[in-house]
Amino acid sequence: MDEILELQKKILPELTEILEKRYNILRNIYYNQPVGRRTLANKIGIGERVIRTEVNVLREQNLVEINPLGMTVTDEGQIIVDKLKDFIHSLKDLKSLESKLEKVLNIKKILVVPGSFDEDEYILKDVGKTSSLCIKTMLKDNNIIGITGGSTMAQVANEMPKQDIHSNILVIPARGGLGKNFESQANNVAVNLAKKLGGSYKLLHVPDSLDKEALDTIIQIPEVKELKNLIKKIDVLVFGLGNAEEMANRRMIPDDKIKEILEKGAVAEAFGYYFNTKGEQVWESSTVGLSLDDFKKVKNVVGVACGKKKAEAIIAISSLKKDMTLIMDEGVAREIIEIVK
Amino acid sequence: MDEILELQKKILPELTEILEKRYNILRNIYYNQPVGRRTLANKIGIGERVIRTEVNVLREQNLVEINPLGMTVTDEGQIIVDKLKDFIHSLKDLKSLESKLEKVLNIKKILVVPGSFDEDEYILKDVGKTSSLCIKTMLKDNNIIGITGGSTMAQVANEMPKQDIHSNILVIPARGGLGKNFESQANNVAVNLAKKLGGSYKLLHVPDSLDKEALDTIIQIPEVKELKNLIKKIDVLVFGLGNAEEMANRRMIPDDKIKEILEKGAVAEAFGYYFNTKGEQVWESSTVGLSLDDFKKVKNVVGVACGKKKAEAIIAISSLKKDMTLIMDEGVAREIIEIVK
DNA sequence: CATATGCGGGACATTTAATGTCCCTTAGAC
DNA sequence: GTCTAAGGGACATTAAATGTCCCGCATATG
Repeated sequence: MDEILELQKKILPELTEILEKRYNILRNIYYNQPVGRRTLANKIGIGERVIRTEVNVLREQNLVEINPLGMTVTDEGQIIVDKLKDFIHSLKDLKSLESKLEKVLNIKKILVVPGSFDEDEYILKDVGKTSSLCIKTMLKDNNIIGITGGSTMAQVANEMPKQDIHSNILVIPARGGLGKNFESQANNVAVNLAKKLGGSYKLLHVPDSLDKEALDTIIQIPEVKELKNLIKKIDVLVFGLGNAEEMANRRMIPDDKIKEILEKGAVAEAFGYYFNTKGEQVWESSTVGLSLDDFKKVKNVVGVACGKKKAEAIIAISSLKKDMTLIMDEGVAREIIEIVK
Repeated sequence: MDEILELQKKILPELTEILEKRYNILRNIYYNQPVGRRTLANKIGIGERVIRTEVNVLREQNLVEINPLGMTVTDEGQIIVDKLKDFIHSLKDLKSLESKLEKVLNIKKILVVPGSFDEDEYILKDVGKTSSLCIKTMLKDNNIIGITGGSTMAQVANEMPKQDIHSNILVIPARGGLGKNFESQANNVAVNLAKKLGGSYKLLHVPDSLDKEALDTIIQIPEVKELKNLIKKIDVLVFGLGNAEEMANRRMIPDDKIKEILEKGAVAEAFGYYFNTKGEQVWESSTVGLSLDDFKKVKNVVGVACGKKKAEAIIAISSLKKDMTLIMDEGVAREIIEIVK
């Protein structure tokens, strides 16, 4: 198959470009349907008339339908969208990009999802889907899944296909701390993921930015103690990678503290820890949950990141643990290659 | 692989068209190199400027080279041309066309070569190549190959790769009769084919249109007798299909005789026999060689035809023998489908 | 029920790419 | 030397893609 793609790209160099453009439109209709030309054009960032021209082709192929409510992807179109992702993956030769990154970052397994999150926010959904499928392959009966918060993790849970192949799955948040947005809190993500997998969940209600005394008190609560023990038994850990500055702001850390952390060279955040470019811990948020030592002992670890601003964070965290899977979008993947070069 | 092609054709319906156009240009350069734009444009039947636009792409892809002598296909381009034939075959879904014909004509095996001979004379070379490869798979040590004359058969011999995998191959003309063009006489074809296969040959020197007395005399010649015996032992028979009227003219049969044959409904000619639409013999040219009974007893039979005017001939001859392989170009294949419909 | 919003589609100007046409210089062939 | 056919440049012409605007219509909202 690879050979055929090479052949096609040789004789028809424009292939990738056209296909990606058309796929992009189809996918964006799918994620926004029913949607009008103008709305779509603004979203994708191409001319309205271009949409019309391309959509005409897609309609003739019975991939989209047009009605007064807006454009909709047909059943056939949905199947195509799904298959097309993998195809574009091959076409863009992302396999070699993956291996290159595995080598550069010295990480066991890297998955790159076609498209750039910075150009198309819906790439997040694709990354979520890919991640969810990756996690599913790791799962066994009676496993404990630990997951963190963030919009990326929310999508991972959201895109997980609803089916309970495995019995007695337990989903727990990997670490305390809430964040502003309820939807993407670790607790909420854990609940959603558990529902999708037909498993159970336990939650951890610990606010951000506690002082030492409050923390000591909270740790004494039986439910918290139970969860601390469960966290040490996590079989599959799924965590989101964060840009240090952005995460510090979001966690409502005081400004002078943020300044201090950044001066220490923090570029990455993950499960409440802050790291510099070399992957050295420079600060830890005061909450309960997965420790850095725990992290290194977990067998199945999946890190997910989306967007070019996460490039440095990915580089930093990749030196923490060799034996994990990192999933990211094509945009940040290429950005990383640029940086390390 | 099939699924991927379907996918591509769905999302990019123009694919086949563009690819075929470009392939056509590349192939025609290959068969005529070094060649100029104008010459090529006349040959293919498209605008000179179109050639230039397309060739620019091909040159950027390092598939053709341009120098003051004309355009040439690079080494890489040659490989591409070769692979592309099969690819276009899949792309056009000629497999299903083949099965359809096998069913309609009730023939064991049919091979369709992409492209129409009536639009591009160089398709004959492709048909020749496909035929030669097909024959090669049938061959075993010590086999006797019988072959007829005609421009198609000449190409079959010409396109046979020069290598002697099998030992002690003997090539003989299947039937007497010379025709106007020396190059494509059965004798000459047999010699060329034998050379390509590293085998030996024996020839049959019998003119066209003999009267009975002359024929009786000739049959007494020891060499002719020997060949008649060898013909009965043919392992692999390769023959060209002819349009009855055209062949009759070419064999210099008297006009009144031609008229008679055609009035009997003759549409097809093969190894000196003339058949009506139903495959019934209506006339036999007076010469020595393979008889119709011999034909039906040969184990491996390959019939080759090129061009839409052979459509009826193919239909007629397909009812002669179920167990054979027919090779033709796409143009006549589709013509046949039209006729039987 | 009236209003506002966003939809598809038509129409037309504009831009861009593809194509048609012609001529020039040059390198082999005879 | 002459002639032919080559590639390449230049420019007009055509076709396609795109930008821009407006219209009538359905639906949601108040």
